[in-house]
Amino acid sequence: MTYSTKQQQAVLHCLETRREDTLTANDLAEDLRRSGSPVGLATIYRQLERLEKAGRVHKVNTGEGAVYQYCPHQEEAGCVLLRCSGCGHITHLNCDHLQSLREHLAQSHHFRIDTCHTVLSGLCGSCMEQEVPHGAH
Amino acid sequence: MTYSTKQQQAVLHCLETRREDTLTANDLAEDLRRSGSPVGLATIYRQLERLEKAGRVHKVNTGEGAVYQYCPHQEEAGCVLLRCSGCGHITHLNCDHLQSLREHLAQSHHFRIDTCHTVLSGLCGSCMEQEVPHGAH
DNA sequence: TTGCGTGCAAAGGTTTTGCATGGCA
DNA sequence: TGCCATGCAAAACCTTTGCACGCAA
Repeated sequence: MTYSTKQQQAVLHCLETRREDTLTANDLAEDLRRSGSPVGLATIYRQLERLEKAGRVHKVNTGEGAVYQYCPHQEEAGCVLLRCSGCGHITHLNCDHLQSLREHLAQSHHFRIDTCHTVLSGLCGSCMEQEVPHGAH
Repeated sequence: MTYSTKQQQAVLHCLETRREDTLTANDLAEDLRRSGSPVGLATIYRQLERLEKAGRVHKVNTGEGAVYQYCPHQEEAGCVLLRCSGCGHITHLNCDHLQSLREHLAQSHHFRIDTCHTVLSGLCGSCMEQEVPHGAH
């Protein structure tokens, strides 16, 4: 895949730069607008679809739309997201715990597994501290 | 939680009866309509939210909206979905492969994990057979 | 010139919300 | 009677699609 257009390069660059974050399509649109090279939302979605197919980004469905993240290693076993339901922050983890699960399931269910996404929802440390005491809910 | 209304009972009963399946809110609406006790979609969503909070059903986000499934065991370690991108069929697996992952992450990230959902996308056996040969895409 | 990527706007689908109604305590 | 769940319709939201335009080969 060659990135011939400015928009293609801009989207990929933004994902690369913020590789520690999980971004929504809207996040990308805002980032790009702020950086002076605005890209239409439709184009962003089209590029993300393309990049995902090429194995360059991960796409994970959360309750409020999908989040995307740069994926430097195509051979990654599985993508794990730690999502705090308090502050909404999402931490992406590179994790090989799922490799055995994948292999096991592929065999026992005669299934070709293309993507493997785990979303863990809960409360992060700081949100736990701020949580209202029991009984006050 | 008491299920005082007919609609509440109907939704839960439908989920219990089809506990092997993963159902969308629309699936539930159709089932209930067919069975002679139609329930409005808004009510179904409201009940599902309630049931999920009570730990009676699992909610998992796929690319095309959420799917729900009856959850008899609240202590379940993790919910694993095997989704065929060919025919759209979803298989739900009860799986304890993820218990160690949960414990590991909870500790290392100081995180209280409430739900754990894994979605594996790929191609099931029959769809693999029907797949067009390479190059014909 | 031709083809492909782009942007805008509209459509599509899912989920949520407002508000009047109705049933149960 | 009063409260809460319901249903309908509208809104909100994310994502996809149609179509005309523009850039690059």
